[in-house]
This record gives sequence, structure tokens and C-alpha cells, in this order.
Amino acid sequence: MAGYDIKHDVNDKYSLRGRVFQKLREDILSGKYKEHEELKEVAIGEELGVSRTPVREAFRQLELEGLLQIVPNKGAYVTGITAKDVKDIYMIRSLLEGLCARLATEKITKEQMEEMEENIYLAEFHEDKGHLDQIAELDNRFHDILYEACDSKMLEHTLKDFHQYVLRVRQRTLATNTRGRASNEEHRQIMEAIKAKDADRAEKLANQHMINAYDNMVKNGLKEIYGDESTS
Amino acid sequence: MAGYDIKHDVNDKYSLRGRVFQKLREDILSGKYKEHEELKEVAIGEELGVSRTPVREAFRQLELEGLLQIVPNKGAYVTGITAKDVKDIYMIRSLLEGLCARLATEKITKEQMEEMEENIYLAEFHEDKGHLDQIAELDNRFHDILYEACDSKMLEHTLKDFHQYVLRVRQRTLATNTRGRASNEEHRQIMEAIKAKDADRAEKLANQHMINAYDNMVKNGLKEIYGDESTS
DNA sequence: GCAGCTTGGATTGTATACAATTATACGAGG
DNA sequence: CCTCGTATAATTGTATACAATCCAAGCTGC
Repeated sequence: MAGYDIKHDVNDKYSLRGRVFQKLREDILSGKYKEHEELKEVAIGEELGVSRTPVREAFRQLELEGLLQIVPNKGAYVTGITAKDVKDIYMIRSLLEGLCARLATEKITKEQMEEMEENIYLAEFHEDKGHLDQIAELDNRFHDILYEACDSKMLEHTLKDFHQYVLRVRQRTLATNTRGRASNEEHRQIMEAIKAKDADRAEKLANQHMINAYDNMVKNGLKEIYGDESTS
Repeated sequence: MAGYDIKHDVNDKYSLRGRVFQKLREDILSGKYKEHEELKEVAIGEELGVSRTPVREAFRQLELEGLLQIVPNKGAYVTGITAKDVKDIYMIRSLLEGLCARLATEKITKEQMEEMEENIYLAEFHEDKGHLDQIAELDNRFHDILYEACDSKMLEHTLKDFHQYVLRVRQRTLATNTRGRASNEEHRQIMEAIKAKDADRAEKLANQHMINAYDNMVKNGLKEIYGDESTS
């Protein structure tokens, strides 16, 4: 979503609003609250032991995060995400992750490069062991490292937003098949291109990595899950 | 309608929060509130004749819009925008406007195409007359038409965000030189490529259009205005 | 029986009161 | 004169009270 620059991920862990925000976000992404479900201020407030005020503010934040849709004087609803939205996001991400990889080729620090290598190594290990949760976690982390390495707050934030936005869908598809190994292999190639300072190659590989990820999702039934339901 | 989009244009014109939000946004973009200036809840509330509650909620929205930075227990500050931020945004926009033009080649409606042609025609007229305000307005509108024509809510919204975000800077540069005419000529070429269903050409032209716009900004002293001040 | 109005409950929108936190000014001690 | 601690004022964070709005159930009149 673009356009925010420095959203401080300070997420304000210790204010009530911040805690409510994080809790709701997690619950939405994990699927506890289904799409189009209505969230009521008092109910959430009572459940978390706070008043309506921090809940309301958390709602407003979640709306701009794209997880809630607030209808004035009516209510807050968990947003739906259509198959076309997912497709468009991957199309956009393909371009931007490519740009990100290109920039990272110049800007990546030694520490980031080391963490990236470690990430890939670890992912292979967990892949052998079949640790699905860790695989998903490492996959997310790989991309976060890449985003940070491009040294552009704007690009980093944009990509993190999109990345987060499709998490709801991705969780259900990555762990269910053999995409994990192929994905990690692509990560390795991107990493090696960056290490070799081959920006063109890094960009192309990152482009293709997104396309492959999307194709895999489609192959594994994205259409069925997120059919053509239209959002209100 | 924007229910599944990442951010919602539900600008809620008739709620107090919505009005406060729009007012503050406008004032920040127009430069009434300078960068790093502190906005106090009570002061804003009194100025607009409302209580702190809607002001606070508007602040939270503006933070996610990237116009405010809220420091917990301390205050809300107008965000700075660095020269690097602007550069990064144009880099990203170059890619995405290209994608947008490519998609629009397939998806544009007859009405949108007609408005686009009219836009370019009008812009030439105002260029001859030296109507700077209208030129800026038409320039904005051209891009909005393009965004709408790509038939992707996700891409449209992302681009609108970025577009809006650099308005603070662009206002000061477009009207001060001869970029207007060149810009409009580039619009015409993009439009003609779309009309000819030449997606590749439309994409490339849109890419270059952004690069040219950025180069022009740099040439006209962006660096001096938005030096290397670091955002906190 | 049904259309349309009325009314009541539920929910959000806003205002205000109170608590917690931060920053600053001032004075005591060195 | 400087430093540190305390007190106080200013500001934000949270809770609660009240107003406005929406929705649906039920009543009325035909």
C-alpha cells in the first residue's frame, strides 16, 4: 500500500491500541476471523479487556492495512481478497521484487548476505525434515532480508505490505506440496546472483520467482478457494 | 467498492473524522504544516471545532498514509520526505506506470480513451494560454485515467498513493518551467500507443515518462529543496 | 394480507473526564 | 557553577457517557 513511507514498525507493543492492533491482525491473517465477518467494537473490547477507544483506533489502522473495511455507522468487516487481487499483487510484486533484487546487488551488507546464506541453508535442512512451519517462516524471512537489503525505505515498505497482504492465501498453499524445495532453490540462485554482483540476473530471477510462486498457487487451487466472489 | 483494496478511498466526507482527515491532509500537502512540525490534538480540535476523538482517529489514518509520524506518548509530527524517497518513488512508479499502461492497452474503455484524448487536447490549449493551475490539474487527471483504465484496483490504488505522495514536491516544479509541454507530448504518445493496442510501446513510453519527470525535477533543484535531511 | 410508518434496540460517532506519561523548570546539594 | 532529583505543567492514552444513525420488528390502516 503503498504510499506510506516510514510506517514505524514500532507497533507500539505496549499501548493498548498497539496490542489490540497486533492481536486482531494476527487473528485475521490466521483465519480466526473469516472474510466478511463483522467485528464489533464492544465485543472485541470485552474480549481483550479494554474499552472501545483503543479498539476503534486499531480498527482504523487495520482498515488502512487493508484487513478491515469500515462502513460508516454500520460496522467493520474483514476484507475479502479475490483471485484477481492475488494475481495483480503477484504481477506487481514480480516487478518490484526484481527491482529490489537489483538494488540489493549494490547495497547489500555483509551481514545481510550472511543471513541470507544461512537462511537458505537452514531452509534446506527443514525441508529435509519436513518442518512446514519453519519452512514458511524462513521463506518469509528471506524476502524480508531482501527488502531490507535494497536500502530503500519506500520499496521495502511497499513490498512488505504486499507480502503481508497475501499471507492469508500463501499459508494455505506453500506448505501443501513440493513448492518449498523449488522455492528455496530459486532463493539460492537469487542470492548467488547478488553475491556475484550480477544485477541483471538477480532482477530476472526475482521476477521469475514471483511468477513461479503465483503459478504454483493457481495450480494448487487458488481459484477454487478464492473464486470470483465479489466484495460488497 | 474498494472493499478488498489495500486502502480505501471511503473518504467519509460527512463524518467529523473524515473531514478532519481531509483537511489535515490537504494542509500538509499544500505546505501549510511544514515538515517535522508538531500537531497537537487539542489545537487541531479547537481550530476545527471538534473534540480530540475524531482528531486522534484522523491522526492514525494520516500516519498510515505516510503524512504523519506518531511518537507514542509524545506527539504527531509531519513527516519529512527526502530526495532519496522521491527518487525511489519515481523508480517504482516508472515500473508500475509501465505495467499500468500495458494493462490499459487491453482493458481501456471507449469512454476512458475519449477522456484521455480530451485531456491531452485541453492540456495543449491551457499550455498555450499559460494556465499553470489547469495544466497541473490535467496532468494529475491524465494519470488517474490511466490508473483507472488498467482495471486493477490493486495497481490503481498503489499508483494513486505514490502519485499523491509526491504531490508536495511536484507542485513546485511542474509549473515553473517548460516541462509541461514535453510532458503533455509524452502523454499523447502513450495514449496513441494504447489506442494502437501496442502494449510494449505503451509500457516503454510510460516507463520513460516517469524517468523524464524525475530528471526534470532534479534539474530544477529538487536536491536543494529536499536536501539530505534524514527522516527520524 | 400487505404496504408503509413507527418504534425500539443495537451499534457506531463524538465529547468529555480521568489516568499515565513525558518534558521542563526549579531548587537543593555538591 | 554544575548536577541531580523532584515537582509541576502539558500532552497523550484510555475509559465512559451521551448523541446520532441504522436496521428490523411490529403495528396500523387500507
